[in-house]
Amino acid sequence: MTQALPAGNGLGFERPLATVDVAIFTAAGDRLQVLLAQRPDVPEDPFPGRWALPGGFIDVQQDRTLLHCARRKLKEKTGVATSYLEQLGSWGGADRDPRGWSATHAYFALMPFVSVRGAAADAEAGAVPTRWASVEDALKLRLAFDHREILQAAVDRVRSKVEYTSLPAFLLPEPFTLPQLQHVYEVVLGRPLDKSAFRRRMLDAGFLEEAESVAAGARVAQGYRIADRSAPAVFPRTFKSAE
Amino acid sequence: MTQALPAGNGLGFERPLATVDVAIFTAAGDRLQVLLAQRPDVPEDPFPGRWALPGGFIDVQQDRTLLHCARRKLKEKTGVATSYLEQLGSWGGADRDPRGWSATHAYFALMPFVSVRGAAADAEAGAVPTRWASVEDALKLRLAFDHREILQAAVDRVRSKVEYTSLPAFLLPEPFTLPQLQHVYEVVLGRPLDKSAFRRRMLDAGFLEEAESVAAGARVAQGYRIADRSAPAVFPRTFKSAE
DNA sequence: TAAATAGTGTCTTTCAGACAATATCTC
DNA sequence: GAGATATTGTCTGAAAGACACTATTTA
Repeated sequence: MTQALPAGNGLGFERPLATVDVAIFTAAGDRLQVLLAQRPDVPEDPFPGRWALPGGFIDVQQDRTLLHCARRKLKEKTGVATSYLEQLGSWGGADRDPRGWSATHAYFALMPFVSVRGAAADAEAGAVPTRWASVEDALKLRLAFDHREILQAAVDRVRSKVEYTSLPAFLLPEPFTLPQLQHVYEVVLGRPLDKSAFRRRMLDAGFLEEAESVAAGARVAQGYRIADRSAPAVFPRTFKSAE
Repeated sequence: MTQALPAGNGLGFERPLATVDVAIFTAAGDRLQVLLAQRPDVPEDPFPGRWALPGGFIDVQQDRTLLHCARRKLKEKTGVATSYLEQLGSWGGADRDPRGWSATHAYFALMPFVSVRGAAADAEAGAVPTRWASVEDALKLRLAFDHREILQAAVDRVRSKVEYTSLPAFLLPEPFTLPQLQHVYEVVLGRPLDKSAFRRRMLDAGFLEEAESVAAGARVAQGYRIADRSAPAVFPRTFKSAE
C-alpha cells in the first residue's frame, strides 16, 4: 500500500497463481487413507508423473467461491458431493511452484470409503489417475509441490480434532455401530480406547441418533446416524488429558 | 483440470487478485481491541473512506511467502515486528471485491498495547490512518469488503482458543502478574474466572517463567514472562466444561 | 492499622480410565 | 448352548469450580 500503484488502485500488482488442493481422507483396511492424483506425465508439467493431492487452478468463470471450487474438485475426483469439508489453511510463496509465485488454498474432506476406480469411470475421459494410499505410505512418497507439508498439516489437524470431536463419524457409511465408530477412532489415533468410556462419551455428546440395527460382526448392534452433519460435536475434554 | 489449457500447463487461467489481511488484537481499557485502517478516500478505491482490516496485495517481488507478507503488513501498521501471528483462513470469491475475483489470506496477531499514532509517525509519509477500536464497535461498523465476516471469524477463533490455551499472555507487556493475566482472560471471555482455579491452571501448565516483581495495584506481585513464545500452551481441559 | 489486593487450602463436582459383570446374537 | 461381541456398572483419579482463609503491601 506504500508503493506507487498504477491507476492508483493496486491492480498493477503482478498476480500470483491461485489454486485449491484437497486432502480427501477415508478409513479402509484399518488405516487412514488419503486420495492421491497423478500429475500428467508431460514435460510442460512442473512435477510430471508425481503423485499429488487432488487440486488445481481456481476457475474464475466457473467457481463462485473458494468453497465451491473445493467442492468441485472433490466431486470430480470421487463423485461424492456431500462429505465433511473444512478449510485447512493456505500455502504460498515464490518457490513452491516453478511456474511462478503461487498460493494454494488447502481443504480437507472426510468421507466413507468408495472405490475410486468406479468414480473415475464416472468422470470424463481423460481424467487423471487417482488412488487411495495409507497416510503413512503417502507421506513417504515424494509428492509434487509442497504437498507433503500440506498433507502432514491435514493429518495433524485431523488427529488433533479427533481427540475432542466427533469427526471420525464422517469417515463411516451410515448407519454405523458404536464398535465400528470406536474402531475408526482407534485407527486414526493409533491407540486403543476403553470401550465403556468411549460409549459414554459418544452417547452423552448427543450427536448420534438411533437408526436401524446393523449386523456387523458376531452379532447385530444398534445402528446410529449423525444427527447434524453440518458440524462435528465437540467433547468437553480430550481423550487423554494426562500424559 | 478437465478443460483445454493453453500451453497445456494451466497458465492460461485468469488469475484472481491476491491479498493478505491481518486482524491485529490487543487489550486496552478493559476491552479486546482490533486495529483498523482507513481505505483511501479516492473514487478509484472500491470502498473509499471505509474502515478495514490492515492488509493489501501480495507483492511477489518483495514477499517471499504469505507469512512474510503478513509480517510486513503488521510491521508497517504497528511498528511491531515480534508478536503472536497465526493464520486464520482464506476468503475468496467473485463478489467480494468489485475489481474482480479475489482471494485474501487472513491472519490474526496478538500484541501488547502500543499507541498507534506513534507507530504511524514512524511510517513513511502517506501512510493510511489507523486506530484501535473495541471489537464490539468494530463489528458494528460497515467495514470494507467482507472484513466484518473475517473479523468475526478471528474473534471467534481467539475466544475459542482462550478457553484452552495461554493465548491471552501474548496481549500483555512483560513482565506481567497473574492477576493482570486473569484480567485479560476475563476481558476476552467476557465472564469472571475463579482466582484459585486460574492460578493453579496457569502455574501447572508450565509456560510461565518467573521475572522481577511488578507494582501493579495496591501492592506488588510476582512478575512472569512467557517461557516459549513460539507457541501457546494448551491446557488439558476448557475453562468451563459444564454448561 | 485499615483497606485492598496477592496468594493458599480444601471440599465438591465432573468426567475419563480401568476393569469386571451381564446381555444378546450367530453358529 | 458355546463363543464372541455388544452393552452396562462401579470404582478410582485428575483437574476444574466454589469459597473461605491467610499474607503482604500501600496509604
